[in-house]
Amino acid sequence: PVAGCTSVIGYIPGAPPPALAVRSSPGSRQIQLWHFILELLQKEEFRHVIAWQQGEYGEFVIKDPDEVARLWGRRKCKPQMNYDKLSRALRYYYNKRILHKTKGKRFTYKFDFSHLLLLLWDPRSLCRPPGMPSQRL
DNA sequence: GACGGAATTT
DNA sequence: AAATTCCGTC
Repeated sequence: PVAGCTSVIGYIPGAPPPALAVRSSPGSRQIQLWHFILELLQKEEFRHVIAWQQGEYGEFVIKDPDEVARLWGRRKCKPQMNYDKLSRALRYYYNKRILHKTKGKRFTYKFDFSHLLLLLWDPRSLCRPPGMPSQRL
């Protein structure tokens, strides 16, 4: 809960682990891919398309890459979206330490929640002078 | 499939 | 800045 932050992450009590809820603040800019991924992961209706992997915390499997790409393309109004392009966007998250690949496991990635939470709850934002923008994801 | 450079788009 | 598009390489 950082003032001026675009994203809000919260723990869902009682939900099966790993449980994280993300929503975008109203009037915020365009949805980001990792928001969208977490959004799908949250909803039971997409369990057959994308789902958390039991065992490794934050690890998820894209069970239907074509469908995830189609849903992402629909959200962004990019009808030409496919898994090749979507996965390139996911690969850009490696350097940002938002995601990394689970090597050897097909269509399997893992959220770096420890780093993500540090980015979102940046302590610097708590002692930020007025007018100075917070770090945005 | 997975990776990452490069040019381009929004 | 965060993808999107395209593509050569392994």
